[in-house]
Amino acid sequence: MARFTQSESRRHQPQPTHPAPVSLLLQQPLLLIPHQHQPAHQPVPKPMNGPETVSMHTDGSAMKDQDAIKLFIGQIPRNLEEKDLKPLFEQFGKIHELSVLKDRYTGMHKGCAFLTYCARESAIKAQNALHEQKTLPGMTRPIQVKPADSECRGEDRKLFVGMLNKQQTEEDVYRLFEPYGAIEECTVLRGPDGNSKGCAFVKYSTHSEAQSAISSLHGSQTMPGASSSLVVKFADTDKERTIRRMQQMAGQFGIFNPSVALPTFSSYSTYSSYAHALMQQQQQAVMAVSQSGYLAPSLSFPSAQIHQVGALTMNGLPPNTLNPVSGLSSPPATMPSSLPGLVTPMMNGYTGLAPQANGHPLDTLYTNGLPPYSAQSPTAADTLQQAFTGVQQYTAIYPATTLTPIGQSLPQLPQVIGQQQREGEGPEGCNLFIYHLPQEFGDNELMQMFLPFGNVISSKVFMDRATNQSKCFGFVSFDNPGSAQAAIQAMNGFQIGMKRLKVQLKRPKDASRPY
DNA sequence: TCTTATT
Repeated sequence: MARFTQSESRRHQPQPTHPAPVSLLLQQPLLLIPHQHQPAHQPVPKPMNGPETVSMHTDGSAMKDQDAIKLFIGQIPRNLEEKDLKPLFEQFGKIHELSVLKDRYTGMHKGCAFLTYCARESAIKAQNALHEQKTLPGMTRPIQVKPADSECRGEDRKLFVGMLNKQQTEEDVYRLFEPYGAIEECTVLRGPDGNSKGCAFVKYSTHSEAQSAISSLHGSQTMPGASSSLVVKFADTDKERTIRRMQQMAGQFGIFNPSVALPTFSSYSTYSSYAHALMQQQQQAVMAVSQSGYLAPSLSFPSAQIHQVGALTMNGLPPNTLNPVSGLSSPPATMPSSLPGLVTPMMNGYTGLAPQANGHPLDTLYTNGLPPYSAQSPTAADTLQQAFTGVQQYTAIYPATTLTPIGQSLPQLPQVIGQQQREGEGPEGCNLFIYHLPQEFGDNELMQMFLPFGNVISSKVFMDRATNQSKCFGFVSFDNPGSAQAAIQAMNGFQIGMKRLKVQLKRPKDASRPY
């Protein structure tokens, strides 16, 4: 097979005396897949299906081994579809199913696929032969062929290794970690130029091996040229990564730090990457709307784009005045379009459900009236992200610190229930004190940031009377203690630029003014 | 100093 000339040759190379490419060392890379000792029944060959379109069942769905392994295939050029990939993988055995991952709404090729062979053995062969062994045309990294996450989640045995020296290779890291257990995967992180970023991932076959490596290696030595001693810890989970990215973005774009954000915002590069980041974060929402025909998908760059994205974000936020719990569950009939491209339908999208008093508040947010693209019950990270986008939109729309009252330019935005504007009006346990707010935050920004956690009945940033500047602290009141707790949980310590928010219950009045 | 993706 012409495509495989390179991997053919490497496949038949003798094993190196010294562990060179790590993937070659992994003699039994699939060791950890639980093996069910059931006799592998021979698949009965069936005639091939017609032309493959989305995913293929070449042998009929029932005809795979009980212990078959689903493989994740990564680094696939986006122009290759199932039918193009099939020949590459067929040489290792009959394919039970092969499906390229596509974005749910845009149909966009995600550059990866799932592959299940009829026979477990085929998967092992394919992984040994292909994983990291060949780079598909147009890709900068070699193809990935390994068990899908669904087969065996490895989060609890995967380590992040930091403070390596940039000259250290996979092999060096492998040797360092080898004494503590069987290493399944070992990757040094590299930038686009191929230079090491001074950190790595090491996946052991068990949690206890990983733990043992941490105990023995963390802080044990300082690599030449490294600024501090070796870091060995469990790698971030997906959720942690999401949060980290949001924080990085906040820092990078200086969203919460006007002295950085405002001067650079007008520069093309910052502006464009900011828009890009927003796009990424909001892509689903944008696409969901545009596909349903409410918004033409043309986003003319640059100014219209950022405004549209901002507008959509705005709509995507939970209008907490429509809270079923408080008996106001009907969505608004109209959404005034004061911005070009602003559309109504997203409004029905989110209906803020107040956290239940008994369960886990964050898990019960937004479980009602959800748009199809966020059907699962969101997690704390989702809620955090929600809060984050709520903050972002203001900087997108009002980059010049104008602090235009949101109700004036976007009249249908979430309104404060009961029209109370005084701070500390909620019942005890419902009022929050927030410190380390960004200087440019006003009442509305504050409210927006806390809306995802429940019904905000008031939000107040304290201003210095003399200078009319924010004192960087304020109060938010919810209509129930569960929301307040959820907000503390998610937002206390939330990093904004160089500062972390302090979010705690407001002291009761009598406690603050004892007499 | 936390990857390029995981239905």
